[in-house]
Amino acid sequence: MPHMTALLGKDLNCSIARSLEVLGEKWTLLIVREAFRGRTRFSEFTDSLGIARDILANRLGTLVEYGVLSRRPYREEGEREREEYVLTPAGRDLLPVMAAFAAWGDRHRPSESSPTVLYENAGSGELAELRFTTAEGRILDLADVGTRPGPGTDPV
Amino acid sequence: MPHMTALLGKDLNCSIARSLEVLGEKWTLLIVREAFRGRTRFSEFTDSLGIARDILANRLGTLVEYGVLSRRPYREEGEREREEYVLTPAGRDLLPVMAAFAAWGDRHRPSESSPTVLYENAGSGELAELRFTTAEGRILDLADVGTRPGPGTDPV
DNA sequence: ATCCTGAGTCCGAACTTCCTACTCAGGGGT
DNA sequence: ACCCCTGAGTAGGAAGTTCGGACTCAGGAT
Repeated sequence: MPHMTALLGKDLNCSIARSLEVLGEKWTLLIVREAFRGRTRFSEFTDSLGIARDILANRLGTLVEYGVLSRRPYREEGEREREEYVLTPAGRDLLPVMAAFAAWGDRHRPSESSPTVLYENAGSGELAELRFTTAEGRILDLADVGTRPGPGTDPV
Repeated sequence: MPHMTALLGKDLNCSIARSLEVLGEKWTLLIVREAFRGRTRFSEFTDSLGIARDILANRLGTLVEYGVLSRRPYREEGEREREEYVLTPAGRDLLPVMAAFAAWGDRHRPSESSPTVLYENAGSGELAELRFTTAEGRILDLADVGTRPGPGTDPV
C-alpha cells in the first residue's frame, strides 16, 4: 500500500502543488471543513458528507499522516474506546484556505443563503475578514495586489 | 455530454462546496496557478503542467463555463487565428485562494526553496500578506480568529 | 453466549484520468 | 494546386479512483 500521491505536474518546487498533494484529492477539503465545524468522529463525517466509508478511512489516514488531523482516543459513557480525529495546529492553519474558498464561492457562486460563516476575533467578537495587507496593516484592494518572485525561485 | 459535476456531499448550501464544484477536480487549481503566472495558451499549459490534452481541454472548458477564464482569439505573426485563455475578474479573485494554499505549503510542507512567490502592492511595491483583519485593519493572529454562523445559515 | 454498534476492510461496478493515435483548420513552400 | 507543418483538439482503450454494499472485528450490553 505505498500510497504514493501522483506528483502532480512534476513541479514540487511550488508550494501550491505541495499543498494540493495533501489536500487536493476529492473530499479532502470537505473533511477539513467538517473538522472546522467540530466533527471529530468517523460516523459524524460519513453522516454529514455522505462519503463512502473506505474513502473516508483513506482520507483521514493521509490527513493524519501529513499532520493535519491527529487521532485521539475517546470513550463514550458505557462504550468501548474509539479514536476521533481532531485538527492539529497545522490543520487549524488551513482556516485561511477555507475562508478564501468560502469568500470566492459567496461572491461568484452565490446561493439564496449567502454567507453561512463569518469570522471574528474570538476574544472580542469583532468581525474579521481575510484581506491582503501591508506590513503595517493597511488593507489593500485585491485589484492592487500583484505577485513578485520570492527567494526560493529557481535561478534559471 | 451533460458534464454534471457530482454534487459533492449534497451540501450546496456551503460556499466552500460550491467553490469546489468548480475548482476541486484534479488539475484545476494548477491550471489557475499557471494562468496567474501568465500562461494563456493550450500548449503553454500542457508544457508547464504535463497534463494530458484531453483533460486540459475539459478543464479549460469548465473554467470558461463557470467564468474563471475567458476564451479570446489571438493571431500570431503568420499563423492562423487561435484561442487563448485569460483570467476573468472572477478568476483574478482566486488570488487569495492561491495565496492561502501557498502560505500553508510554505509553512507546513517546506522545500529547500521556500517561498517562490511574494505578494505586493502593485503600485508601490510594498510587500503584502494575506491576513485576517478587523474592519479597521487591525491584523489578527490566526490563533485568535474564530467562526460564527452567518445570515445564510439554515435556521434549523 | 449472543446481540449490537462504530469503525473499518473488501470487492466488483462505475467513473476518471492517462496515454497514444487520429483529426481538423489554417498557413507556407514549391 | 498540392503537400507538409503545427496548435488544438477528439477517440478509444488501459490504468487508476471512487462508489455502494456486504463483510469483519472489538468491545460493551443483555
